[in-house]
Amino acid sequence: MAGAPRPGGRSAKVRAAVLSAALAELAESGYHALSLDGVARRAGVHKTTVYRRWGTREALLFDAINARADEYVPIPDNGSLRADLLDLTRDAITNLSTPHVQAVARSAVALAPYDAAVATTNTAFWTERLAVDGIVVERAISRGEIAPTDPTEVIEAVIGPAYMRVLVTGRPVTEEFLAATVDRVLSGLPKPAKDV
Amino acid sequence: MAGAPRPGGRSAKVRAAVLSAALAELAESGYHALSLDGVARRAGVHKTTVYRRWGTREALLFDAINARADEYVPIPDNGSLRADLLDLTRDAITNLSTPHVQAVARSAVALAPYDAAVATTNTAFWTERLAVDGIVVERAISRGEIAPTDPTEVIEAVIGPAYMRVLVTGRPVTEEFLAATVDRVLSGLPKPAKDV
DNA sequence: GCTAAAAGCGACTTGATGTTGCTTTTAGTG
DNA sequence: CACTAAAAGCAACATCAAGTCGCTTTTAGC
Repeated sequence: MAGAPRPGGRSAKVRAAVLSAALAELAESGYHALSLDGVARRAGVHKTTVYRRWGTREALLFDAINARADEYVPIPDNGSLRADLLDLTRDAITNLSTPHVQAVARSAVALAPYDAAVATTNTAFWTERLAVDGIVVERAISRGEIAPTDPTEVIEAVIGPAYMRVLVTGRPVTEEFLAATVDRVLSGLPKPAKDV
Repeated sequence: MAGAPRPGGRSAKVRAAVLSAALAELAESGYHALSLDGVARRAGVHKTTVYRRWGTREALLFDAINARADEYVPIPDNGSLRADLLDLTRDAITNLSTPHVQAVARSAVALAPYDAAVATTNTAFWTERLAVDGIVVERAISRGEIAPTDPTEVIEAVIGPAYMRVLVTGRPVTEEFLAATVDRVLSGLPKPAKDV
């Protein structure tokens, strides 16, 4: 019996090739037109390999996405809420504009009601993501820049319109739009009490 | 040769049954799992009928959606921007929470990048929709309630976060959330100059 | 009631999806 | 370095849904 597999061995290479091909195919054709055979061909691998190791589209994509899920998203800390929110939304939209990420996002929107695993993963992702991003709001509160508010809702207020443009309305997201959105949200936030 | 078809004739009945079945199937199974045969069975019709009259999933859904597109969306006019925006977003979300509408919206998100017809229809829909909804903002401006701003962006600011909750994050959209969002946007809008 | 169009029907073709048994390659062990 | 078990390659096969075709039956409009 063979021991633990090597990180750079054939299995690992095949796995990486297939997962990467899966995301590329998803971006090119969309979930509805994704075939395991197509992924196998793109990865330069025989389709039985894909069938035996993953079996279904769902399992394959789940694996492909999770393999990338730990990508590092930096939390800005400029000492100014405006600059932090602007960095945050810009990064989020830049990321969402990537073909791979956008394809995953669109697939998640399409599948969430029909696939419990997708829904669960999605909820978990956003719960964590909104909480982490909310840190910049919490910092602003403890800095005394704004009065206490729900950090999550502030994040939703700044990225919601931009996300909607990219995914739903298809309108262009310009730097001016982001700045205007952030400024509108900022002037809508409660001012801190003068004392303390 | 037969003349113009009757509104209540067999053809019209079959057409209505199929289009309605198409939306129902879309809501139940999602676009990726939609089959013309399934629609035909649900409509109590033979599949050749569907194939001969529509031919493809896309054509069928396009027809089904357009047949409902002229549904009437009332523009509120309460004399107060806050009340108008609240009515508007509440109606939009109530509508989007309908299984049929939500299924269509999710499908549009999934298909837009891969299907030019979907993208075009979608853009046209949103251009019109945002312009029409923007009327409540224009009224508030001419009423002197707020200083001039881009009406479209105000609409996007209020419905963006709610749409994102329904379609993307899956978080619940409560009346309180809508009110908080509208209030945030309102206090972020420029105040009118005192003169005139 | 006559007729052309539309719907129904089942058989058929086709192509994609997924499976199986077997061979070949590769990675890890003694 | 040779041996072995796992993983990948391969081709043939089974399955099944998608879509087509020729024909019959029904129905709407004259």
